[in-house]
Amino acid sequence: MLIATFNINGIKARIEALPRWLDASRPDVVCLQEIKSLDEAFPREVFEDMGYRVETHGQKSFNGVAILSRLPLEDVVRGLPGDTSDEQARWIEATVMAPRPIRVCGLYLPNGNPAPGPKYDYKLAWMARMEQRLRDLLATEEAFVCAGDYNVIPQAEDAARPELWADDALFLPQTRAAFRQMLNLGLTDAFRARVEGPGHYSFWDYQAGAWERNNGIRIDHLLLSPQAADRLTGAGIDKQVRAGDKPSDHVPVWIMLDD
DNA sequence: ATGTCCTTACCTTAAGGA
Repeated sequence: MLIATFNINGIKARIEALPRWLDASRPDVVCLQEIKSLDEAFPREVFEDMGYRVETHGQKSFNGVAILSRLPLEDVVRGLPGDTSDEQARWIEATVMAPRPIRVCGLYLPNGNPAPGPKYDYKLAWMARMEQRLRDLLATEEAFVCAGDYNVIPQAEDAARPELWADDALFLPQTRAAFRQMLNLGLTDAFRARVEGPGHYSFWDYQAGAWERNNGIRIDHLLLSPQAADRLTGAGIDKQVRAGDKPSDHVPVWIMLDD
């Protein structure tokens, strides 16, 4: 089973590039971030006609996440549990009904810039809330994957020019510590379980010729529960998508799991 | 570290977010 995450930076702007990638890669499940659309405005028919079920958790203008799946989805949860006052659409979960079901969480973790400040406080609070959700999921001892835009550069090797990010909310020690704390619950960074070394990125800024200079960062991740990690057979980044027509600033990151 | 892109509100342009 092929599961991917893709921050599309607006469904309207990506209405050609996203189907093009789906046709080429044929993932079974895709977690989308930054759909920037209300649920009722999401062009679900485009993807249903391609054989996908569509579950969205959107909001106007900003944020918004979705899960596309060729397999049936059950028990959809919208919104990260733990704070009913949080109105930002950044989390969606569903169980993919394969022969061995797997819980899939799609997330768009807050950017947090500028740091310090209220936006960074929100990021750290959101990460603490996500950690609690991970603890609850781990307690079920079932297979799950948390796939999305984490807005976290885990290590210096995950940035082409780490010195540029020293004061950025994506790379501050507190950010990286909160991410590490999630891993240390017993989760696996799927990409790093399969690929070692520098030079692997999932985001290149539109500005300052970042793509042409390969000035990228790896911030889109799939974290696996132990039961999911047992089934991991491959992981990769679809870098070539960034060179296509009208690309997102992110590219898809994927894992292959035993069915 | 700003050479861009996306969205909305409201228009032939600007602001906010990333």
